[in-house]
Amino acid sequence: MRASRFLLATVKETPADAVVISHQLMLRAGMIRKLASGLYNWLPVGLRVLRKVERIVREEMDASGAQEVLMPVVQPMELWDESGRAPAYGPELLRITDRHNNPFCLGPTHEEVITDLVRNEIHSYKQLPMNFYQIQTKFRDETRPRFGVMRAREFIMKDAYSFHINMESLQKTYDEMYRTYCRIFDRIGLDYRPVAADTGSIGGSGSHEFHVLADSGEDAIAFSNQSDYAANVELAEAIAVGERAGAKEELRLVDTPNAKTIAELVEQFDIPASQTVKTLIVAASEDFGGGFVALLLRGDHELNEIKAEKHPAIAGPLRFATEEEIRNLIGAGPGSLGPLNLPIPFIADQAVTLCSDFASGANIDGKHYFGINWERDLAIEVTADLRNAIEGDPSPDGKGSLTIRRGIEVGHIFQLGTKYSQALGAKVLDENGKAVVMPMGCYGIGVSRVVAAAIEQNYDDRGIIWPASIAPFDVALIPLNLKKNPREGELCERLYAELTAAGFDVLYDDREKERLGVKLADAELIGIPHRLLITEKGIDAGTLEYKGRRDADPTDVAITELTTFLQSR
RNA sequence: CGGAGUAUAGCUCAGCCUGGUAGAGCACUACGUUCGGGACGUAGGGGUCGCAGGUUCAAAUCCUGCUACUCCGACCA
Repeated sequence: MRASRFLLATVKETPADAVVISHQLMLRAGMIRKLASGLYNWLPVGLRVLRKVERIVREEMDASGAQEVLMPVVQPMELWDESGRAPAYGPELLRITDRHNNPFCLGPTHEEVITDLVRNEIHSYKQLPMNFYQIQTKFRDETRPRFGVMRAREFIMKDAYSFHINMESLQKTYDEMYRTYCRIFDRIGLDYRPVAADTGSIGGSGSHEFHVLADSGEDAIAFSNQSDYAANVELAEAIAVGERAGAKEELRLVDTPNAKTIAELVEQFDIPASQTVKTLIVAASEDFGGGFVALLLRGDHELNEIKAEKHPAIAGPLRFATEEEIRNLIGAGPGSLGPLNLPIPFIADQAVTLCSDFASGANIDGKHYFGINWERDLAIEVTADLRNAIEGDPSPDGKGSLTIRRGIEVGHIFQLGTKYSQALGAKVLDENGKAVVMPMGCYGIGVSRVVAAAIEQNYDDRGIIWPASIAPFDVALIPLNLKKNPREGELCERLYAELTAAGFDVLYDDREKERLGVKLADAELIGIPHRLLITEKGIDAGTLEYKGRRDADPTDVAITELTTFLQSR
């Protein structure tokens, strides 16, 4: 590609509304431009990267035996009524009507469509298993799009759906997809981890997420320091260890007029946060008789809302009581709640049951109890794992302790089971001629998100540093001064042809109006892995100047050796 | 959806408090000089000041409403 005929839309200034580095650099490098909130144009530089990611995904999916299909973005609501998923998806599902006033939606995912296709096309167990995938545009009307293409409303996803005669077959394909995902992210060159995950709204049993490790990630992941254990913090079991210490203090009621939060209590009364207990009031489930239930957590722990929602006594979706409801129920405000003399039932996080001599609200405004002890002062009712695992917790597999790191979710694989095939009646005949509902798996990769995630992991103060496999160009070919030194142009033309013939994607910066500094800065900003600088001096010496994107200093390479030199890199 | 903020040239922003001819830097066009790390000079082009009302002799500026966008929280590839 000649730079003079290519939209190299680089900008010097960091755009004002970009917060994360990948968003800033994608805008600065001229990869994307915003059209509206969560909607982006992909410019030539960006699209080149996107296509390279797609190619790797496609090659590995094909190699795994999956078959590529392409389904429409627009889907009839009829199918969503049939699966019963429309209400659960809510306003994130963008609904539209056609000119005949028939309801459609923009597909946020394609379980319904593929299941409909398969129920019409596959009738025998002999055809199974089959795995179909597509790389296609998805639309989710996110409440808060952010971070550029990292969380856009319209995005590119690779989604795959497998169909099976039984669970063993599903497990086999699931394992194959797990390995395929590892190969894909290895080839792209990302530092990633597969982690055990919650199955979320799609439903089903087994599930792993693939996370690219980056401080800007929106997910927290717990790793064991002594085993392979890795799980999303949403899912990671929080283990309480140790014995409860004996009571040393007397129970006493203390005036705490200015302590409405754990932080204030800790500061004003010099109590460690781990010896305080906070009390959250949430709606109870219908099965539990409705009303409200209190959740007890150690002051230094955080409620895990997913775990809470799964508890049979707690209503899902989780709903916190309003301040007014709390007052009516307890007669005190949210800053003064505690388990002692609490008129509603409570569920104590496991760690809370190990506390002794702890402080908590007295259910009287402006007062706390200090020196509370279980058994002596009140009985433990129900206990559960309600909190997020934190750094230093024992690993749930019993080996080592947990460290917490941030991750960007770029892939997710699920064993769906028969959730959709059952709802849509996707069955085949087995060897006994009996109709069997097909268990399904589904496997997603956020292709456009991978592009952003790769940047989050690979950049410096000059710009992007692409992994070689997905760089928009392999080589930047830069003459020092085309106008003054025509010999540089002649050599560039020759090398451009030679390298292109050897299979390299070359950006030949033949712009006459730009000075050297601009060209070097552009090549670095858009992250081209290899840079060649052609000078008159070098031509006389039979060399050119090479610099890898991560190199500190350039090295001279013989012009005649260039292709072999680059091939060895 | 709750809270906060922003909206002036393609981009980054000043001007608004205290109403009176719409500005800078970058980018763009032309010419000249320069050119091994985002050059310099001269001359240009480019704005219904987000939209709609109101107050006023006069509104980018004050008031009201709306819209869009961004950020912080609950959801997901």
